[in-house]
Amino acid sequence: MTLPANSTQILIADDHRLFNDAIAGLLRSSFHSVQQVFDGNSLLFSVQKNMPDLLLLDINLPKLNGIEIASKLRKDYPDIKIIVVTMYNQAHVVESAIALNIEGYVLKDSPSQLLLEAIEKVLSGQKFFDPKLHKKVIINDDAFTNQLLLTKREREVAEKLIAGKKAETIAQEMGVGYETVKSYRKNIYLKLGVNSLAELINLMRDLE
Amino acid sequence: MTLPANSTQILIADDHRLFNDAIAGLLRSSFHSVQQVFDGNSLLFSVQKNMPDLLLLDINLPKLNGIEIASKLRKDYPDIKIIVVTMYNQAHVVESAIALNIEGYVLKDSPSQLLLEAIEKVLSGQKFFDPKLHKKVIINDDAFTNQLLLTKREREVAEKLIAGKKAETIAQEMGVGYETVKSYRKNIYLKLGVNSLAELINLMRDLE
DNA sequence: TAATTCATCCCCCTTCAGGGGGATTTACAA
DNA sequence: TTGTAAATCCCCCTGAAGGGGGATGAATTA
Repeated sequence: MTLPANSTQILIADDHRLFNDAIAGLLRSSFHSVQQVFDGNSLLFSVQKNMPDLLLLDINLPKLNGIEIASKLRKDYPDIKIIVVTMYNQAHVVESAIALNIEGYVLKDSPSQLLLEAIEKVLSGQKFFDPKLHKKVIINDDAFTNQLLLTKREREVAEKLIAGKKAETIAQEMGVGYETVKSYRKNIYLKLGVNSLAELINLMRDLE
Repeated sequence: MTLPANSTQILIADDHRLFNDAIAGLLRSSFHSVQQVFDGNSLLFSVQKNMPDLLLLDINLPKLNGIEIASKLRKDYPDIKIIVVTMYNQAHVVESAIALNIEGYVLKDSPSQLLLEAIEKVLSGQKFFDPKLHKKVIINDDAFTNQLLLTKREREVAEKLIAGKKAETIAQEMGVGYETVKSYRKNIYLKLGVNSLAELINLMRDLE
């Protein structure tokens, strides 16, 4: 893991002091400027003053809702990259965040490794969504499967896999090679964070 | 296959003359009394007159619906065992038949071997349901999984398989050997007529 | 008592899944 | 123009799934 330029300024907004501090400590080893705020007001103030490159934003901020803040920031400071860091894997929150075109979404119960990975990706211009939060959100939403997760071909393969077809059959049906299908499968599993057909099926079928 | 006492009287009710004749021919080698009827009215008449032990009943009978007939017979002649023989694997039909506590259900596209097996079982007091018609009906209905399909242990294994656990894990969880779990899996697949984990999961998850 | 069912276990075999590395071409975007 | 992403393909490997044969003891039922 190679983290980008440590001239990067990061702002952490989370009312859980302990958590906030812990994350700050974690990031200070890689970034020399790590600011912390604990409520919505000081968040806005700090943004104006420091112009961070990246904001780690908790959804459950006192006074101002995290989503509202994000919405405001999106308009006023479109260059600030935002990663939503929250406890809850609530569909509507994720959807709001996605609607705001937020760069990343990480769940608090994920390993810190994942946050670092998210930061790395987002700073390099990519997006990052916690593999645990596909449910009810990402997969069958075309816009997202397109940009964030599965490509067209991967989705085709995913559907056929779920139907119980074996790689060889899928290859024939799609007019591509067996190895191609295996590659797709590999990528699908990677992107969706599953590692067996059973998990894939259960994941997909949990989306209504 | 040893078919029970050939003093047994069998009545076949099916408006498809050809099919009816074929079945009759098939059964006449094992049963000396095989009657045939081709519509609901003559069915009722024949039942009164001959008092068959076993009725092979088509659902799509002209004039009177097979289910209605079965319902009527259940009340008036509870001793006549009924095997529904039909083309369609329609959930509501199967459910109606089961609600009437019908002894057996065989699909027309199954091998004749299966019909003989069904007759044998039903005449010996057991029930028989075509392995192809589990969908939407049988599996998580305890009464049926108990008597007709999976044993207690098999159901346990099935659940764990569906959760995506591998045989070895299941063995440890259940405190039995790996080979035991493989046997259960084999039997589950056999009984449910599936031949892959994907099919199993999709089958089970189609039951609401 | 004899027959059947259930739960348990065993061996064999083949195929495929799953995961680790790649590469190439095309096309589009920075 | 240079790079990135998508689509395609390749090789290797391990282990497990899937399916074919069994067997055995205990319990239940005919």
